[in-house]
Amino acid sequence: MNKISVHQADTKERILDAAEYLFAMDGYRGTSLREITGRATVNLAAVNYHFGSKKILVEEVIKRRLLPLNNIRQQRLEQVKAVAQRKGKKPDIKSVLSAFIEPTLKFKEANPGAEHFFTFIGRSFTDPDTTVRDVFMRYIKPLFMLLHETACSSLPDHSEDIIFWRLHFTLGALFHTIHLCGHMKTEFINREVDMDADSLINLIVPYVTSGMKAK
Amino acid sequence: MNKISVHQADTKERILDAAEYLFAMDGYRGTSLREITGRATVNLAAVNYHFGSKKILVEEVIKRRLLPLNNIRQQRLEQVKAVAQRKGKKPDIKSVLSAFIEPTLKFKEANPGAEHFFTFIGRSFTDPDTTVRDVFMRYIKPLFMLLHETACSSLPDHSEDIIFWRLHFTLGALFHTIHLCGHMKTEFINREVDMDADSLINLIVPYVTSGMKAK
DNA sequence: GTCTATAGATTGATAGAC
DNA sequence: GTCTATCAATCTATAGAC
Repeated sequence: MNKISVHQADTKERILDAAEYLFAMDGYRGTSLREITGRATVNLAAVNYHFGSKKILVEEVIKRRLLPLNNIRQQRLEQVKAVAQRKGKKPDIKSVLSAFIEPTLKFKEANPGAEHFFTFIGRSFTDPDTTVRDVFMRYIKPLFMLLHETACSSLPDHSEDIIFWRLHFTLGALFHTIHLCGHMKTEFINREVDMDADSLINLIVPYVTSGMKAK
Repeated sequence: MNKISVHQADTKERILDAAEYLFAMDGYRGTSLREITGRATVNLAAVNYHFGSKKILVEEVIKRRLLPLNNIRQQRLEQVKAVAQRKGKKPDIKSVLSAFIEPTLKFKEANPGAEHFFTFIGRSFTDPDTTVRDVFMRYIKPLFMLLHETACSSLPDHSEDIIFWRLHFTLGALFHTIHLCGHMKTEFINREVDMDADSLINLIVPYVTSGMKAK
């Protein structure tokens, strides 16, 4: 690796890190290129030189973390399916939900530097900017379909429609929780919201499992 | 009422309606005063004349709908408490959750013109702008505390901490659902998401009731 | 590849005539 | 109360020297 490409990789990485942090804190629209390049200590023109536009930058920020995370969640879901099939049973709904939730909530601890992306995820679904929503949606949709399919085979007594909605309630609870941990420390004081991933998992999994099984 | 104040009320109301719609669609930061006054067919200077600033405008947009809604939810919650006390029983958790959820999901149908505020609510908690988040937080916090207190008396075998978290999972599911109904029509096609309030209530209440009771 | 300088557009807010 | 006109600040993006 020569000197130039080392420098480039370093600059791109620093821009991605700074953008990730600022997008998580202030949102896509609330963050200017000047703030990003200022935080990354690179020149203002560097974003457009290395990425082409702010729009492409945010797509790269999302892709960098979401592709690996989605790979893990997909593997876990397919593993749950395979184990159930080998035993000739239907998959346990708790295992199905855990396969999606655990990697998500552990992602922060597993990836040093990804703390802020975690916060960004929590806002993704409701971001006022269609660019951000569309990119997130594009990457999460195939995974949601796999999750839906697996949950349906796990709960054959419930209709696909009901499972569709209950999975969305589950995603809502999960994303709200993720956002809560990143932003609410000052707003709901007298209450510990800075928990480790395992404690959070132990709180949310029984709730959503019970919700999915209802009736 | 003289002619001037009629005109003023009309102008203010038209600005509030236009701002509510646009904030719901594109977010607070994504909406300019020019778009608002253009949609309201009033002069650009009217916002600053009648409200003073964009910040105060969004606060008024939120207050106009949220104060009446909170009054209803508070009455319903206190009614559930009073009935239980009269019978010497603890309140049923399903009634407690319904007291909060039903007025929220029926608000759209009960208030002509409030459809878009409904969408705005769904984004409130995660809005990247602190102005919006702070205003929402300020108005929802006392109600959340009442909800928490009532839920705790309903579920004496669960710790206050667990109930705190489970109520947040419930709020997450609720807000996500509200947002879904306003924005996802094109993004999750082949699936009906434009439901009436009663159908939605019948979907979400069993889920969150079961989740709250888990273990 | 990195820098300065700036174009070109848009923003929130205001001053002053009517 | 409503209007036009405009200020001052900010933004994304780019052109061109080094």
